Amino acid sequence: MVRRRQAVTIKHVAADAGVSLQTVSRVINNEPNVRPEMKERVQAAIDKLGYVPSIAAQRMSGSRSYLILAINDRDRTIADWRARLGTDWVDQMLLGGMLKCAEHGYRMIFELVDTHSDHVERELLGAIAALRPDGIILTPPHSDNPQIVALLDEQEIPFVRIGSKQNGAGIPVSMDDEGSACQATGYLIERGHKAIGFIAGSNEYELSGWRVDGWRKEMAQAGLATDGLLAEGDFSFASGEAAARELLDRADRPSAIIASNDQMALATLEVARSLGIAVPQDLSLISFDNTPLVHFTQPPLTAVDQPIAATTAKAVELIIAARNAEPAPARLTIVPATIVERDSVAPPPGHAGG
Amino acid sequence: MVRRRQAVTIKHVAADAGVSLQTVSRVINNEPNVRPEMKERVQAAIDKLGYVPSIAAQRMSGSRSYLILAINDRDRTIADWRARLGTDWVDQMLLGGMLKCAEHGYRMIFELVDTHSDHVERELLGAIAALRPDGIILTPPHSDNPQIVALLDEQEIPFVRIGSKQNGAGIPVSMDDEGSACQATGYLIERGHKAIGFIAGSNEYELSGWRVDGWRKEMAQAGLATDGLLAEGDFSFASGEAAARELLDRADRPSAIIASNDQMALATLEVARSLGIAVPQDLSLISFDNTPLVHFTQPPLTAVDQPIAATTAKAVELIIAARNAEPAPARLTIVPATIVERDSVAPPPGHAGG
DNA sequence: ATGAAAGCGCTAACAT
DNA sequence: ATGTTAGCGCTTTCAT
Repeated sequence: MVRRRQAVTIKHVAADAGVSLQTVSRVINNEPNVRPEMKERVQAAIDKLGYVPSIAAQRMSGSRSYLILAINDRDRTIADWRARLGTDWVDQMLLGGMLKCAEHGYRMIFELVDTHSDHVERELLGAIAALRPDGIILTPPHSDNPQIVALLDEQEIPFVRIGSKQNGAGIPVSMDDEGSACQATGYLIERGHKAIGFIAGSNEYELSGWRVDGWRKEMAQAGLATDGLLAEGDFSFASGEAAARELLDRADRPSAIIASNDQMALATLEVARSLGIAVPQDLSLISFDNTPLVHFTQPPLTAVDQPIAATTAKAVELIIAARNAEPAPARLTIVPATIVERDSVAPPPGHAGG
Repeated sequence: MVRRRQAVTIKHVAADAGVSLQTVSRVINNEPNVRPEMKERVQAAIDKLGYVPSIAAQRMSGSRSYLILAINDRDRTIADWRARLGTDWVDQMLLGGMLKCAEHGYRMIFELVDTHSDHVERELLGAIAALRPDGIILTPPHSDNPQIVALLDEQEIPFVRIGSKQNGAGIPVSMDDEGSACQATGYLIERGHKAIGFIAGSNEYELSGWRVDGWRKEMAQAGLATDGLLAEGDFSFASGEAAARELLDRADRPSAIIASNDQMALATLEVARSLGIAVPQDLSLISFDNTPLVHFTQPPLTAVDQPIAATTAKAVELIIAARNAEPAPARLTIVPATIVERDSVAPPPGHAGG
């Protein structure tokens, strides 16, 4: 591979291979109407010169930019970064998104946008104008922001709405909140639990409801009652404490609790400790999200993994498919979640055959 | 702000303001030779139309790309992401780098490159050819990779080497490992400790040595001996366990230990617990890096914060300065670190006035 | 102080 | 199956 100061362009390749620019372009883009023999010759020149097309030039000529924009909420993301509590949502997005992009010769650019601000439009249009991305990935709470959705629709840029089940413009992709709540509930039922409490998340997030639904559905299917077993939280540690106390202070307290996120599970663990309730011997606990903190609790928490990486990878695939003029899936895409077993679940006290 | 399907270009602005393209360009780039009156008129048109220059076009015409590439080691980064243990190096880089970039109208693109592979060159040149970034940020272990450094030097792209103190091409920026080791040591001395053990990190990283140096220097300055107080680790939990055991098994065991990273501090905590040594009553502990896990230990760890965000922000500043033809700093840039106080430090046992 | 022309590297559209 | 032409949006000359 010859290295030069002056970047090697399509011209150099064309000259070296003794063909026209267009032929080189066709080879780069895997277009038809090139004889294998030609293709080989051009490819040889490309390899020899170490040629890589400039995405700026590709963009300019009306082709793709090979850029996919992943947009997160600014305030929330920065707050998480500063808190340094190990929230790895962004990391998991990069893991799933960047690697999938790389497979297809794309690049993922991560952006922060202020949902609540009145200049969302300006911010977003600015990013789009500057970068001209081939697609955009929206995450909550942007995914259901009507202003943003309308704007992207109008711009005719393929976009995926992660964590949304709403219809409308864009391609919704969701993690299986309801299904995994069913799974978690079933997992406890299998082990002999009958009184399974559930701590719900904030109503502001639709997924809170989906998780409750899954629990309710699975309990109903097993013929188990849910009265007095639902406590409301808002995803914060403090709300988790209050909810856990509500459930555990009762004489007929549940033998297991599912918390809608890790923070509230952590809070539940604290409350249990303060009440002298041993986990998992006296109380089984399953949390949602499987963020890093589940490794550091005593005991480590069995948790429903939120498949952020897989979901982001799926989003990238859908965008690239859309760019290739393939039709979007007719129905909502749901990415399955799994339970990661650790040490916070045991059969209920007094259960035979632990 | 008028919104259009067709992106608004410099032409639209020029037409709207009744000036030439060139004048608009001058206004965008803050160039001289534009009357205030003209400038104002053009700016009004820009605002009215919501115009944002296309970076692809800017790049094409030989100007900047407004892109800064931050490169991390592929294997290590992916391993951290998959482990989900809350390592937030990447997040902190984004926090510092993205926000600083945004201040200057730049964008940061995060890339993974395989240090060890024999096709580092191809990978890097590929990224450079595709993106034509205005600058590159290298992190360990890339920062001291001679192949990479030579290559970037040849390409004449401004680049910063984070975590390197070596001379040579590129701009080195380092966190204050030695100074902060001094600080941590002094912090313990002030509280009455005299026998302060130190667990070193892997020799493969230069910063391991710097941290040891700081400890040694501060101990010497206080007239304290260090014999038998240094144990070697390699940043892993297992190595931390062995090192801690080495230090704590002795009859005249230290009353305080500084561990070169959080994992080894965590290991030290475990060893202390297993030996019935209470932290901080019987043993004070300070760790390095201040990654998220320090929040989750019992007790939470007092730690030397590794200022990744500040360092990355500094790197961005230096690159932009270089692009503006400002001279690089004559000497190594060192970003100061601070100690974050939590609950793992107390006066040594039997010390008056705790 | 302003404008006009040329060209950056590539691809779409149009020849051949 | 291959080549030629025009043009993407911008900045750099080079006029004026």
